[in-house]
Amino acid sequence: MRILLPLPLADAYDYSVPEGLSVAPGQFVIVPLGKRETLGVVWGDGTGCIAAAKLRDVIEVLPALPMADALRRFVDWVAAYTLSPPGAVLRMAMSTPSALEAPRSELVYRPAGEADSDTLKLTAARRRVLAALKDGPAMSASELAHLAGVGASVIKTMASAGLLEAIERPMRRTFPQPDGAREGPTLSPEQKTAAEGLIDKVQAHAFSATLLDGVPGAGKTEVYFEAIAACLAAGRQALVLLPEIALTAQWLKRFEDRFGCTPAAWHSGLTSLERRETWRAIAEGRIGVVVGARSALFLPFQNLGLIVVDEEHDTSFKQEDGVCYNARDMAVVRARLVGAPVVLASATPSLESVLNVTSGRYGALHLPARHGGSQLAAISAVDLKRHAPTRDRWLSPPVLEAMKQTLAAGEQTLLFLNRRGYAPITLCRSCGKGIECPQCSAWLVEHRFRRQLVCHHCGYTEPPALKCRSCGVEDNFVACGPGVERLAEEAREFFPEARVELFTSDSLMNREEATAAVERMENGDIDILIGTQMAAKGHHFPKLTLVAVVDADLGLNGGDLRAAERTFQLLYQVAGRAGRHERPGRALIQTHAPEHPVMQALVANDRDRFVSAELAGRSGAGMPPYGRLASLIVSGPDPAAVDNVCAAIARRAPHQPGVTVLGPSVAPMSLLRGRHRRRFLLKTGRDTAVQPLLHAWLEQIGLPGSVRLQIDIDPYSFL
DNA sequence: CCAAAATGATCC
DNA sequence: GATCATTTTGGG
Repeated sequence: MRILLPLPLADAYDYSVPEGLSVAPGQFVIVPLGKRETLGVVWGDGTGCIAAAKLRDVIEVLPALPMADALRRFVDWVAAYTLSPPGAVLRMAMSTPSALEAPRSELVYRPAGEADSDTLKLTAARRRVLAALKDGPAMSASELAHLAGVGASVIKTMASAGLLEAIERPMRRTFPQPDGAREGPTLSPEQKTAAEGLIDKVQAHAFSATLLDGVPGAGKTEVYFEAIAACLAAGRQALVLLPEIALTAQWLKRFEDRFGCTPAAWHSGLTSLERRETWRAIAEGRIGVVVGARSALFLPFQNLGLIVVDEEHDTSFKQEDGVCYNARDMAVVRARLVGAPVVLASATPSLESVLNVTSGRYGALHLPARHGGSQLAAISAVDLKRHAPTRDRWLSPPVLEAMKQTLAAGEQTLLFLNRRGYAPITLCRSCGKGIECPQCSAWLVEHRFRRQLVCHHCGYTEPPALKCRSCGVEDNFVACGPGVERLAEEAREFFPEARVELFTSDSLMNREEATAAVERMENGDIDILIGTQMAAKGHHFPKLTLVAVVDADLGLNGGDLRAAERTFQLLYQVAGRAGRHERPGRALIQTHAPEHPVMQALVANDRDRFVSAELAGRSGAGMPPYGRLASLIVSGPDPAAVDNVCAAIARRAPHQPGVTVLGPSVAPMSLLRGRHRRRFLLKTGRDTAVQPLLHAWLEQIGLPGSVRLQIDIDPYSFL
């Protein structure tokens, strides 16, 4: 039998099956590997490539439900597409090995049928116990004692007297079932039409991909909730993928309002017990709806009937390390393999999805209006060249004036700045040098509240410097540029009477603290909220009427292919936070380049024109979504060894029409976690199969142990 | 000269 | 990913 192990091996291994053991594809097994034993999955029949005498026996078949055929094909597909070892992909689908062990069991009690109740003394307490069990499921001693209001000893004596029968049952956490039949909110006519479109797809029980496109606040969530309700009604499971930071208490509350309970959540914050119980319940089909971050895509659904990818444009769906994959694209693949519809929802769809709609590969549903009649925020640009803030301040006079008015009206302001910490660079006044991370080519960022210097790329921290490392002069540092902490300082200085709070994705803030801050904001206990993109995603604040983007140009520099697209998506989303309910909102965007197409499109509220212009540019340059990219990153601690490998790769670079190889060049982050990095970029036409090309190219490249070659198909970040 | 530490090959 | 054999390094 061919067994795939969750290890980064080139392929699956053959094992023999001992007499008396029956093994079927998909089953989880334990096999020997060298000196140890490992978990694996039966992948198919043996290949016969290895001499029968060399094969070792499968040790044990685990009692867990086998991995579904569709999931195994998905693992193979992802491995082939991303050029990763299949075992490395399997590892993502086996993230919770403890869920495969036999579940612990408990004793539960039910009335013993043959007991002669006349001859036995039935006290009031005993009667209550029997009443509690009447027509209901068997219960554990503690449950039963609690429900009947008796002591645990009563249950014990009844069991030994033959009044109750004890049965052993695997311990299972029960998950509340979302109820799709509950009355939903009243939908607008547009929402209703879109919802019916999705319900049709769900009921068709076949693969389809649909882009659900609507302005912020148009009610996309309510629309796909109807699709989930239809999926539940059909007895199938639904998966909702959200960017990790968009899985907020507010989202869960909306779900609960619609379905009567919160869905099962899958994210990095679960305890191992929660992971194990959730994983099992999904595999056994006891969970109807799962909401999770990208890793939820590899969960063992028994009966998947719908996948929703909300905020489909969000870059956090792209995994950049290990197996590089885009969960949005792979969600489409998983849906296809399992024969289910997938819904991609966004107010600012990615250009990839827009093109897929134009070319007819995806269907599209549009939600034009803002639900509830409120208007989209009026967006205006503030030209920083004309309205410069004072020295070492970052808020321009027009923004300060707007904040003043908002405060006077008793409404709330969000200052958006995608920069954590106090200041992005700390310089020595004497020699002019900045403080750098020892393992990355990046500045250390001062976090004043934590009293630390932090590298945002590798997590390295050190105490605030006293002496300059270059010139040795003491205590002569100057913070350069704004971070959210510094902005908070400035806001407090201008508005000493206002209640100012920070909202960032810092480790300083855990989930509960973030939820509490959101509640204070909802209750109007905060006047000015200062935040990174964490504040912009997944929240709606009724009294928020002013959004000011402090540095709109931040994402535009750096020569990234998607810089304009991403900046547009982010700013559009941030601006959409203002004035969602009955109050009109406005958004002010501070920029040095008000003439930039991104700013023009935002001010004119003309998303479609921006998208067409951006698409035209990409088409002309043969870039995605019209062309394909693959990035190769060669990295290692020794720059000379890295350059050697690069030379070998360059020598074998493919030469064929329609294929361009750029590089090697020093990667934008030339040093990351102590590794020097070089990059190649492979650019091809839309219909070139990149994988065979890369395979043939890189097959014979020998890598010294310390040098790593990472392949990223469809790269997003160009770091 | 030895021993710890880094590197590389192999696992079916 | 883990293990074991082999090579490198560095300290005396």
